[in-house]
Amino acid sequence: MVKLSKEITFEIEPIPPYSFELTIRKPAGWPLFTPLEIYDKGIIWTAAHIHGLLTGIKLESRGTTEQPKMAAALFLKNVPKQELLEGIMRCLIHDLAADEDLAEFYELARRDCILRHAVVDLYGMHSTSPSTIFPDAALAILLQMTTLKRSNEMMNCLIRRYGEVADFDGKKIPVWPLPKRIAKIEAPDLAKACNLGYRARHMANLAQKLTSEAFPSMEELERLEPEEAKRRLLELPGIGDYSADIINPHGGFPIDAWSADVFGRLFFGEEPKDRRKAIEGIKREGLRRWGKWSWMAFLYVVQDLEKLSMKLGMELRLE
DNA sequence: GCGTCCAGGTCTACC
DNA sequence: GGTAGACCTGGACGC
Repeated sequence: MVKLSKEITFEIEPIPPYSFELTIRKPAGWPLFTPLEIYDKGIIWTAAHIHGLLTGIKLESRGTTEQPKMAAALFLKNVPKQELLEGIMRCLIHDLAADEDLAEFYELARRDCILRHAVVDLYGMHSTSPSTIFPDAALAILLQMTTLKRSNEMMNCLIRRYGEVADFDGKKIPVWPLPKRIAKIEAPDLAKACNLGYRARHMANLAQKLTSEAFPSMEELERLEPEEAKRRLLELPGIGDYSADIINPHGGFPIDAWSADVFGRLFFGEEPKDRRKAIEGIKREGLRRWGKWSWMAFLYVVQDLEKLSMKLGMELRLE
């Protein structure tokens, strides 16, 4: 447990449209920074490592989708130097996608027969992202070759057992462990502790690679060309095409066996007979159709399956 | 009960 | 360069 008693408050004014509720709490239940964060009556308490410091984060909307404004409070162990503090604030604003302009995507979406419905249903929803590579990479590994139920069990175990707990503002939030913590654990011990199976080897190797070598940070990956960022991500153990598309800060079109059903129906009118074999073709069609906005399109579709099913007259589901 | 199959991919050996 | 097979584990399914 790490007591974070130093509080710094500031205000964030996102680029409109920005829906606080849809962005912070995705309809499909995707968390902001950790699956164990707390959301209650329009306020979220979450935590993450930002610029190497465990940071408690409290956010509350003070505006509307058209005139968005957020009250933000950071909780830290000690008050950092001004330069570092400003870096943490900038990073949080970027992670919350408050600096993201949706205008170009919405222009494309309104001319697209699938997306035009989703952008109405989810007006003002943005794509948030973590500041570090490990949480998304670890999640991607835990999603491989198993059920969603077991993925969640493995993820919660990893966080509760090896992650720190941020204690601030009367809340206790467990966060993703740092790779340097996981790198010290032998793969068989990791497998036994959290029932990771063969994924433990990937997890241990991933943590070691991220700590022992000068691997680019998320910020540095974002400065690279999208293809180059993906090429670097594919160097990570246990990270293949699908996982790299989840992690890539430039976005990708991460089609797995389940989303192949959804996008197969949307693009070609039917679910593929062989999901794995169909992935490549579905991915190609998504990238052709939506280009650099493929990730945003993917996000809007998977977050809007229920309403899209009704509007398009087809059953779309992810499980 | 018990055996078999397969799941929100990736890696490796083999051709 | 392409591809089959292995990989932990546990729930679903058929018998």
